[in-house]
Amino acid sequence: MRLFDLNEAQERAVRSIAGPLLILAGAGTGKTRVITSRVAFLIAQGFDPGCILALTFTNKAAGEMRERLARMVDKEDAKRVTMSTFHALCVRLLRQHIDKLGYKNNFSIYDDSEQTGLLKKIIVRTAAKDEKLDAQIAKAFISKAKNSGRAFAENEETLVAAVFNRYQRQLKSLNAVDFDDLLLLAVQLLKEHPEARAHWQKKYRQIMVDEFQDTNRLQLDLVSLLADGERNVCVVGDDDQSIYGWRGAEASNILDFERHFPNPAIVKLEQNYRSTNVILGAANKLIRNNPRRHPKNLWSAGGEGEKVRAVQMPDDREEAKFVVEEIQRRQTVEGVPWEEFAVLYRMNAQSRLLEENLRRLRIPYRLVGGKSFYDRREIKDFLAYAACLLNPDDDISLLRIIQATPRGIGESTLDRALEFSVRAKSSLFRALNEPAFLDALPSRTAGRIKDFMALLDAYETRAAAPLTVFSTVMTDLMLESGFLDDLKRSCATPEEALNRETNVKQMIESLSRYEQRGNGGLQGFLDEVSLDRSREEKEEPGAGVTLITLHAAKGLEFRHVALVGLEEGILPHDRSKLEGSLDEERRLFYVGITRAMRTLLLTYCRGRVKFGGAAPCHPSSFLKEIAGDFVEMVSYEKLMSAPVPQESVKSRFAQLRAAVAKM
DNA sequence: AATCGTCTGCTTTTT
DNA sequence: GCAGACGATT
Repeated sequence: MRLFDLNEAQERAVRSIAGPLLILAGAGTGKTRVITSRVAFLIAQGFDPGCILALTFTNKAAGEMRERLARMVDKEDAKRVTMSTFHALCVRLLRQHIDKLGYKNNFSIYDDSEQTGLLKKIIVRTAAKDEKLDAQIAKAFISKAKNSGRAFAENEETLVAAVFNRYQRQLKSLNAVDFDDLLLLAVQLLKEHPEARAHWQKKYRQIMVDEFQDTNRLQLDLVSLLADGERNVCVVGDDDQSIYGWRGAEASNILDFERHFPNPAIVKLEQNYRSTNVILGAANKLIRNNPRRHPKNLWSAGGEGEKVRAVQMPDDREEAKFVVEEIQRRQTVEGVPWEEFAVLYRMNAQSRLLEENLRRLRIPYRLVGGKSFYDRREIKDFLAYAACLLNPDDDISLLRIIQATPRGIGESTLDRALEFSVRAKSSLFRALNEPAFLDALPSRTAGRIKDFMALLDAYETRAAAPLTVFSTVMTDLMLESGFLDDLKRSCATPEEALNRETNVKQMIESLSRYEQRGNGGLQGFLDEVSLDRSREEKEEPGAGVTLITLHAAKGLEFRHVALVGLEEGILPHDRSKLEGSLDEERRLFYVGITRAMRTLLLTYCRGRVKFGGAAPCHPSSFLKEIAGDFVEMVSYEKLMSAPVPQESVKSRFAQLRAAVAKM
């Protein structure tokens, strides 16, 4: 019996359901299909859907998987399978059991900017006059330590180590955790509390992990702890697509899989359903240069295809112009919709010239990445209000909402309150309610604090009441606190005011929808928001040409891909040489190449504007590595002298012939 | 206390 | 070339 229309290797992966399984899934080899089929197979084999756990890195991936599964099995069964990101799973674990670690179950989750803000404060308090420490550096240090399993610094000889320990103590007293803590504390919980461990081990009897090459030490620990019974662990990944080493991902997790889970079944998926053989040939040729990898050779039944073109351009302006015109040409000649084109680059700064050219030719495009809706001031304020209602000890959020609206509580008062709270070892909220503190203030100021505290207290009570409709509570709070009025007042233009107000209303509507959807309450809503910044951001069809970084393009595919700036110093990036991560840069290029379904265009410049001034450029050393039969090198001069339309007519012909040949 | 101006220093950023 | 940070100026 053939299963769900799978190839032989895919089917072997799906049918292997006892003990550890390593699926090495090259780019475009139908990895998601295998995972979802395997879940369906497990259910068909009698496994309770509730005992199946599938872990991903992004909410998008989890969502896609859920959708596909819903089409394959009974809807109710599909709903009972846990498909979640690592972080979301950890939140679930911790909301239930974090009290065992000395936090309260209503803990706040701090995002990047709140984390940085807190660190800045701690650095100011900790550093001596002549000492300097950048909050970003401290953050990186702390994140690295946590991701390798260290919850504190053993000795405080360096400033950054002292800051680390203070930061961690401070978070705990704020009843708050950062992103890394979610993993760290979940692991700690399972390690130190056998009854909690037993509970979760019993719940999840079949565990699958997507993008395993991107897991870090903590994520591996988490999986090991959860699976440490029946050891039914299936990991899927591609060591050649490991591009997040700089964020703590350990490619060794997949390379040395058998060390962590002895005697695994191993399945390699090498048949690619995405690209032409020319594109795969170039990709294979490139990646062979990496040491230490599971050897793989991607192939496709989809024919040879057009050669990869590598084009030299005089400078970055010409490059952007050429790439955009090339897209327009193909769109016109072949009638390919805009959304089947993508331009990939190493760093966001490279998007500017491309955007300019696309706008010039009135070509629709979407820029992936950039600042999020959730980074807007008014949205952060709104979320801080919500966080305060649930966790009054969250000083950072409380400070934020006190300062969001001028209410006669100034900086010096807050400084004194903070100082008081530190001495009394209590939270800011408690200090502001403390008669011993209030009595020492001018009566006007004390009165204002009392008023605000009374307001908050009333709303906290409302929020804690059973059957509360949080969207109503928040609407009232936004009005009564004066937040909305002040938001309008503080805007420079009426348009801006309207815009910001609309944003807040959108949040309230979104909360209201969330409440109608389920019973996660305000806490659940906040969790979802902090763990999924792209939620509700619909991918509207007809959005146009995609501009995207190589990192963000992983997991996506486009019919026609242009990869720009293939120069030494950009790809590979200069910094990678210092850090010894040339292999990772090569993988990044590999990821870029394998996004292309039909055509791939590579460009590099002889010179470009760098940091304001002109700088000479040299072709990326990776270009030499793929040079050969798959790649056609085109010089700018040749391009200008040979009329382009001829070329396109010829390739159109070749395509038609290939299409006919297939039929 | 706020705002303007100059100095600096440059990736990638799933959660 | 441009954003973000910090410091001097009103």
